[in-house]
Amino acid sequence: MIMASPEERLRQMMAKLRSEGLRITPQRLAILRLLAASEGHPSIENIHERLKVDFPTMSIATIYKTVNLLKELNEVLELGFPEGVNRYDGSKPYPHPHVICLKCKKIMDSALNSLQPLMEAAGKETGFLILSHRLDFFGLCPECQRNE
Amino acid sequence: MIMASPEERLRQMMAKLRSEGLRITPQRLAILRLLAASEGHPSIENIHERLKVDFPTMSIATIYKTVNLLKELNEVLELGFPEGVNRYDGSKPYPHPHVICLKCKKIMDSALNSLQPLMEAAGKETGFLILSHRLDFFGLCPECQRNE
DNA sequence: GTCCGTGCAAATGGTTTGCACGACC
DNA sequence: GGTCGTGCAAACCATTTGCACGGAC
Repeated sequence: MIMASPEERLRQMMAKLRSEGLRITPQRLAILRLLAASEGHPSIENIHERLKVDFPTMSIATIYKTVNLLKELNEVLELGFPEGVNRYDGSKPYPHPHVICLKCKKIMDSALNSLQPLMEAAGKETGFLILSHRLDFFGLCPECQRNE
Repeated sequence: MIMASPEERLRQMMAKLRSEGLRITPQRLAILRLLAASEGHPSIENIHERLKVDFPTMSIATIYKTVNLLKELNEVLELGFPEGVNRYDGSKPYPHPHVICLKCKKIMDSALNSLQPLMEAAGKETGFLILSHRLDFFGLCPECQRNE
């Protein structure tokens, strides 16, 4: 799977919205821009903070609605966490492994892509029709290891 | 990793509680019994339903407290789901892959155990010290495939 | 002009917490 | 008898929803 540039991802997201007959408002465009880069796998709150500079009245509900819209269109990957805050990846909106720092909550992509055989093995073993997956590694990032 | 029998797991859990100076009340014993088998990876609500027969006044808060206690003692594995209800596995309280039916929410263990090399690769690739992991496969179980 | 999107506020729901009574050691 | 566990109810908090106004097309 090729990693698209943020500009490319932004174009793809806008095209998807247009093809669905959905409007591209200034607020939505700003959210798309942030998600197309997805630096640090932002949370809703984080997106809100960063956009309040340019859109002081923007409601957090708008961000929730737009992000959920993109999730349904498969243009953003949601990383949900039951004990905390969900994080989003719009640059690679398909399942892929992540490493997550237990201390500072940093999230990084992993380039491992040897999951295909595991998916097939799990399907064969259990009789399930496997459609998707999620793989997270938890630990300490290099910085937090130093500051232990 | 050897799969312990429910009886064996129950003994291990009770020993752990005792070694921590914690009390084994009738309520706790009943919860331990259910978790030691963990048939179907029960939810808190599910445990509550099943124990209300024998303990009509048992509070759901008690179940939450006991299960969280066991989680901190590493005697139960929590499968948290941001959009729903957490599920628990006391029979194999260490990370292992699961297959999850998107339709009926059935959860089954997978016997795949080739994750060790992936963990090491992810650590080497990202510089993280990997301490734990979680791997879920999502799809349709055999029954739900038939009733599509 | 019509319909969709936004923003505000209230609702939601699984989980957690505070507290007083009761039970285990 | 002192401490820990239980049960009830209230609190929590990220997320969702209802609704009326305003902006996109």
